[in-house]
Amino acid sequence: MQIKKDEVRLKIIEKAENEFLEKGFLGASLRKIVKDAGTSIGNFYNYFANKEELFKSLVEEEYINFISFITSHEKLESYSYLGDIRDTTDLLKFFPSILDELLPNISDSFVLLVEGSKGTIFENVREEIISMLNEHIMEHIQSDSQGDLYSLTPLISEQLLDGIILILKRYEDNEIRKRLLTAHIMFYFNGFVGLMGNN
Amino acid sequence: MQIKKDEVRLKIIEKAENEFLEKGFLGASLRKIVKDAGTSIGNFYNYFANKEELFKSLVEEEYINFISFITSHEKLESYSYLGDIRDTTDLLKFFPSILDELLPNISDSFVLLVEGSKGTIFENVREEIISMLNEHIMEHIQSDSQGDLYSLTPLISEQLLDGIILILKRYEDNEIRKRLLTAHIMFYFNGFVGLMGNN
Amino acid sequence: MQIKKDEVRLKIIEKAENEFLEKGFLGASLRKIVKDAGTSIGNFYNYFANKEELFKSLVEEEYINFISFITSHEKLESYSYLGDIRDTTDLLKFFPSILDELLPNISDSFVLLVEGSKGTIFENVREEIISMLNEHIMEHIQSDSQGDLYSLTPLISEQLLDGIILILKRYEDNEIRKRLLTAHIMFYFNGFVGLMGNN
Amino acid sequence: MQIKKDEVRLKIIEKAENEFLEKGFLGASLRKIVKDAGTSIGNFYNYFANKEELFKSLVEEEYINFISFITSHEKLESYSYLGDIRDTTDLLKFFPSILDELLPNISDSFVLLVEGSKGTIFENVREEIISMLNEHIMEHIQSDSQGDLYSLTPLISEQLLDGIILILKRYEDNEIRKRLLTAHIMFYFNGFVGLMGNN
DNA sequence: AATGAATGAGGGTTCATTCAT
DNA sequence: AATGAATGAACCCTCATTCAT
Repeated sequence: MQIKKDEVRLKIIEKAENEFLEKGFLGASLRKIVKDAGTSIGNFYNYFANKEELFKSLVEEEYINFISFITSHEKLESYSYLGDIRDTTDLLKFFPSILDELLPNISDSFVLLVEGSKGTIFENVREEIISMLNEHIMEHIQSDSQGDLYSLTPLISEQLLDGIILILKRYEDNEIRKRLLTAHIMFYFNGFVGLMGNN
Repeated sequence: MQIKKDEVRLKIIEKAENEFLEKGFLGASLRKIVKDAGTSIGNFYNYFANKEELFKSLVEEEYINFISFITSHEKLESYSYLGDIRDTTDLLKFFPSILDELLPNISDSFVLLVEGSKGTIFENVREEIISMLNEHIMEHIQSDSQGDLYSLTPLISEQLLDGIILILKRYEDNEIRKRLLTAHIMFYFNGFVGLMGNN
Repeated sequence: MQIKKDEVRLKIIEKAENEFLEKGFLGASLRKIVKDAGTSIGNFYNYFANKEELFKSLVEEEYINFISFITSHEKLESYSYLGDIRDTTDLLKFFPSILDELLPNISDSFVLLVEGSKGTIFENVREEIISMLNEHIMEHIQSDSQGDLYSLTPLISEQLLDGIILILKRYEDNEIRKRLLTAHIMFYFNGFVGLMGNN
Repeated sequence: MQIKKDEVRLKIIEKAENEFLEKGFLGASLRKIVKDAGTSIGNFYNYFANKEELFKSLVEEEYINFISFITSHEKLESYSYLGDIRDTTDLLKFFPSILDELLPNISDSFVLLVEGSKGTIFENVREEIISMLNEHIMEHIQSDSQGDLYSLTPLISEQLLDGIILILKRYEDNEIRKRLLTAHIMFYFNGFVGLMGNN
């Protein structure tokens, strides 16, 4: 809204992201943030109600986007052809299209949301995402009913998420991200298929 | 007198592990730990020189064991038949034997060592382990020289480690751990082979 | 606002000087200082980075002035007629002129610098001053080469300094200080000449 | 009494002297003392009631000896020939005899008594000694009634004491101490005479 | 909009001392 | 005689937050 007008606010947000990413919400120092942003501790409270509101402003939009993305795809995927695919070649075409949609909405602060939110109202987001992923995966292996896979899926979900976080953390460029995320998901799909075959 | 002493010491260690796992070394509160352990802040310093020594006592043995395990297997693996195997069936026999050896040495505080050591002398352990894993993996794919795999291996190494951590975090039973760790590694192996085939 | 700020800062400095003089740097209690100054421990850190910075702010200027005074007089004195004087009457005219120059730069916190700086970066200042004095004195007795005097000069230097400190501690008025310092130095000169004669 | 029998007590006293000399009574750490003495904090309290009693045991005998020495010489000196002497040669013979008597009673812990007793019941000893010295000196210059000398004598007394302390601190050997103390006192006598002549 | 003074709680740590064994 | 576990206060310092200007 006041995108260009309010330089101070943006500067604070920018520096806050660094600090939050580095130390997490609880470990981050407001003093350091405002100092890095070139303003004063007093002035900070003209822009944000408190530390948590600052965190929210970094993460909330991301959160909403992500949730809405997930819910909008829930039905879609349930009858998608994903369940029937065992040919990885098709998947390689499918995932990029999803990532194209997801990537603009998924950014650095997604990392924050998942990894640095302890101590805020978002501290359960990580678990929520994982259990959502879990449900999705469960649907696709329901028919196979192989006991071991069931116990693995929670771990796979968590790792799937961690991998996404990892890529976002280590690479900034969107093209690279897309390529790596695709590979990452493929990687999981292959491993998945392998496990099913070997069991 | 000895008995009483050990009781308190163990109680402190027990509660410290929880606190460190939950908040990390820097975030952990000594006052909370001693309170949970049912003793006083002053008494804490009769048992441990300082916060970091407490952390060390939780983690140091683990660290030494892990390092010595790795170094003792470095040469072994280099000429192992691992590099030639593309048949996952053989691997399923190979990994458990390694895990049998590794598991007794790898315990809960390995999680601490890798995830909660920021602010201590161990804060680089995570990176060290990853780069060690990296080197191992690199050796096995050297011949294939597929550009994309090279850029992936750092991520795979990191994820491989994170997965191990995850399993240790989520499951306490050693049998379950072994089974899941095997599956986990197989999972990565499959994904790996899949990627090589698809590239 | 500026006014209020300076008030508190000055109040802290004032009370700090008392506390530091009484207990030394290490023995001084920040809590007592801020309490005496009528403010809070938290607020203290809005004015000074830490305990040592507070000490520095009391003492640093003094230190710089003293050092620059010494170095600017080093060459001057080397060819001065001081070495040839054995008549105390002339000296009585010489010293006041030096003291006139020195006194404005030497104040209460010189005492702090020399006596209360243990535990700070200034803790060697006392020794430095003594060895400087030592060198000066040595120059003037070089020709006499009387063994006993050599072993005495370190003590004399130390006492010379202690006497200066003493006068500064016991008397506040600049005129009195000047008179006493002159007498003090004369006293040492006489004792010195006496020793040379008696040896 | 139990001079040889109780090694622990002596060890504690020995190490305590170092610590007290270095840090003063308040700054000294009981923990460090007992550790240096090779015993335990608990055992310390089997030998001494508390920190101050330890200090007392180091210093009390010294104090008593010194006081009794002073009082026993008070009358002696009042009619001594000291008051009439202006010839330093005679003094050089007089002082050693006094020092012979004083030195065996005056030792390292005299330094402690004067310089490190802040926080104990002895913290006024320094001032007491100075004022005693002051009275002695005053008697000898009474007749001269030169205003300036009166204002100087407190300083001279203080410096006289500081010089003694200094010599005791810097030199351990008794012969050297005696020689230096003689010179020191002579030094002051000369300076004194000089001041009287010049005023 | 901006400053930074002020607060009070909590951080890790050291202290002298007491007490049960 | 000896140990060291236990206590609680005090140490310096950092924190997020409030408020007057």
